[in-house]
Amino acid sequence: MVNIPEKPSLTGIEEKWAKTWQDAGTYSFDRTKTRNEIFSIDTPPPTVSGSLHVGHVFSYTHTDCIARYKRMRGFEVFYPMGWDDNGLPTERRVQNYFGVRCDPSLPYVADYTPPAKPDAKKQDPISRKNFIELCEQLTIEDEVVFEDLWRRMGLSIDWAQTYQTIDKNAQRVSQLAFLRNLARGEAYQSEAPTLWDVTFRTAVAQAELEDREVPGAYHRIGFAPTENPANKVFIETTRPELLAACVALVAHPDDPRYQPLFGTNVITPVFGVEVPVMAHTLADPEKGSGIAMVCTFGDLADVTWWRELQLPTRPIVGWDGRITSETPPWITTRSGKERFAAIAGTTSFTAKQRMVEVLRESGDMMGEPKAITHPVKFFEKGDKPLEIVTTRQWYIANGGRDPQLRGELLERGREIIWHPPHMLVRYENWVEGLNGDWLISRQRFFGVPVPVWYALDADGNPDYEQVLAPSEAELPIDPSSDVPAGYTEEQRNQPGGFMGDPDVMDTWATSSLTPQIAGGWERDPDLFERVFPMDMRPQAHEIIRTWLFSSVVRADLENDVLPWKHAAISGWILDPDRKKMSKSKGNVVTPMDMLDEYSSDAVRYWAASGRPGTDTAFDIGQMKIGRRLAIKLLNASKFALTLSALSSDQDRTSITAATVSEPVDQALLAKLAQTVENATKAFEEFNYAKALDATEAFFWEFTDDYVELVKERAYGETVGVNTQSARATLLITLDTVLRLFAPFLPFTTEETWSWFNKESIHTSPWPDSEALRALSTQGDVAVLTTATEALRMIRKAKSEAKLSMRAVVASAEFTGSPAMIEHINLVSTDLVSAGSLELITTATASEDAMLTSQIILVEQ
RNA sequence: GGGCGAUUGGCUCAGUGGUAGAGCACUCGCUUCACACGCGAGGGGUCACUGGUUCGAACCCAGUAUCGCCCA
Repeated sequence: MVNIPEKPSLTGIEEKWAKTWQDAGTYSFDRTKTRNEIFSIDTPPPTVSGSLHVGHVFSYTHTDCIARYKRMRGFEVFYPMGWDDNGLPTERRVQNYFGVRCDPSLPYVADYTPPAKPDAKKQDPISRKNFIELCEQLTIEDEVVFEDLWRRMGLSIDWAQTYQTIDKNAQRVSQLAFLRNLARGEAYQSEAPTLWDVTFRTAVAQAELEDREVPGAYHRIGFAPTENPANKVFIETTRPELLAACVALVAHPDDPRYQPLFGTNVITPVFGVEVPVMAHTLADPEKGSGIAMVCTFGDLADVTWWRELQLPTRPIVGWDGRITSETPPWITTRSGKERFAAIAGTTSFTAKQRMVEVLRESGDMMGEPKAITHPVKFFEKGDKPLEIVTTRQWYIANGGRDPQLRGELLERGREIIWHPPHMLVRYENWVEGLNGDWLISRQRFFGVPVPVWYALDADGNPDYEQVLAPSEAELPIDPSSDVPAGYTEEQRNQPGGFMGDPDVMDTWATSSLTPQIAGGWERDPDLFERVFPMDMRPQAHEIIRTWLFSSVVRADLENDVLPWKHAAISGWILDPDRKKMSKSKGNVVTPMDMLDEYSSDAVRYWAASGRPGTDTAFDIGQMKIGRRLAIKLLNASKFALTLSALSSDQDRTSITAATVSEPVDQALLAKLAQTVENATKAFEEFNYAKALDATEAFFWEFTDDYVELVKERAYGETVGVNTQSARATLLITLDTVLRLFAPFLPFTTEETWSWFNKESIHTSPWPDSEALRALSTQGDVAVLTTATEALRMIRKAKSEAKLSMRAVVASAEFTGSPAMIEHINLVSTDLVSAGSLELITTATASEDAMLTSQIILVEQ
């Protein structure tokens, strides 16, 4: 039964269909299907504490288009949604939003109320438990906002399949995977120099680093050799405040200037500590004076020298980024002790200024500091340069120290099918450049706790060799409130008792397990077997080194497989100046406003026209085109359905090759079959943009040319076989085109589909090109091409004469190759109606002739 | 400094060896019975640059420049 509205419109269709889909369970996952009937997606959990951004709309639309295509291909699509609410962004948002800060030493306060007016300068200190409660409260609010957007955009997610990276299951999976790593020796603790953010007071992993060019200055400082004190050796350093942490001088082994000094000792100025002069190839003869001061620790080169030259550890910077307040034992001279007092307890910034004064006074600094700019390591979320401090941390093996594992992970990377393929190179570059294992412990509050305790000795000091791990059945645990087996709460932090590990794990240590979390690993084995390894991981390219790589590591270590077959990498949204869009630049557009203004399908159209992996400009123009396309689809559907319904005995099942009798109709269906093949091939390569382009090109030709050609025949003053042929072709074409567009324009296609179908278009099968070819008989696409060309000539003549397209043409003569003339003859009746021709004649020219025409309009 | 990608009409982009394309914008028309939220027609590009391969290059190769991203 056909039921067409009088005036089709996009207004209100999002609310209407979003509700229908939810009520009908259109996208709900049927877990009785087996692995090869299922297409599973490892959806990126958005950071809920971040703002909603057009970039979200962009990349999630890409995934949804593929999900919808796969669903129509008959796959049961496992398309869950996660929320990344774990970690530092949430902590910071909670601090600002409520005006609080976490102080783990405070006791829990029941019914705590945050300040009425949050004041960033006077944050209310609260316990860890209170803090985490506020985190949970705020993330739930954030998640509601995200879910509203996703529904409004028409993402075909099964909303029964959601998870949070901080929920109990995620904590359990994260801790369980850690304990398994621990049991296999892949997780270990190590006391080592660690990159340390002094603002957040936490260790930072290699993946979270970035280099920034900052101003600095070389200070030229003289060291007196013990054997020849008058002949000073000058080093140039940007960190004079670390002079007290100096453990050696180092120069390149081939540097003739310093070769005589290797193996001798020098005395540090001011502090009078004797240190060796050593040779190492990492010293750059071109840099400064060619000889460097090694401190524990100024930068990563210091760490290398310290390790490889087996130098002593003499740290002077504490976890708070300040110089230690007690005079270090290796400073033994009286003047050294006095001068250390000048910098004790100060920040490195102040210490640097004071050290420069001291060095000037003592005459150990030559000349003025020489200003330079140089790259310095920062935590990507931090504002102060990283320090390197020696701390005990947890690591997971990731190939950074094990060539065999590294080779294995590189091989895993090559097994992934990358879209686009060149993204593999980023993975390889990253893995090849790893210089250490994955540091996973963080000195933060809102995260998944490291699930271990340590035994305390008789003096109350932790014995880190005695790791007390919970059983798997106990998980998830929080070592700060749970008690290890064999102990009681009274023994916490007591001599002979235990202490909980105070740290949480890196957020990537949890998000690297999203396939396991969403897939029910060790929770729902039946589900896990049906969805894991997953088919597809959609994500952005800048987190290949973090999320993608760490996921490969976890699945490799735990499951000995790749976590997914395909990695679909999306690009960025750029603003019109071709810069990455960001909030600080003030060029962010609110997604919901966009959806309101242009409609969801229009915005999806814009998103889907951005090729996989390609950065795309934010372009309102594309949304306008998308809106126009959606409206055109409504009207074309109304037209095609109205006409086909005139043949009340005709429906899609009764149409056969015999019904489609006219050559131009057959040509259209042949072209449609080609379009289906092209769109299918593009989708199989995850190239939704190409699939959309193919469909759209066909659709506009269909409405602009084909429909105009056959309109009169389809209306059918006298209904004959040729009328039936046109009506059948319109119906078949509409039916097919709607399904081709369905992954991109889910609302509009569902709306028009509902006019003549009971079931949802989104659970209907993807078009079958073979069936279309059968209907088209031996349809020759060239017939349509020639007919279109002839129609354009007629239109052009009228347009140049500034006449209406309905104007009568006295005569039209077409000349062309024999094949073309044959085509014209086949469609001459349609051409006469479409062009209002009074007379049509043809003349045959040579084989390679182009089509030409002589069109005589009626004299006025 | 290394890697990857991009560079095609005013704008956003297709186009992997054979006559340069689409949409928007622009110009000129058209009350046409699906659609004025529309329809038709038109103007506009030495395909970043320099060399090379080829009968033939936007496309393949080498180099240069500019932009972006990732990494040092």
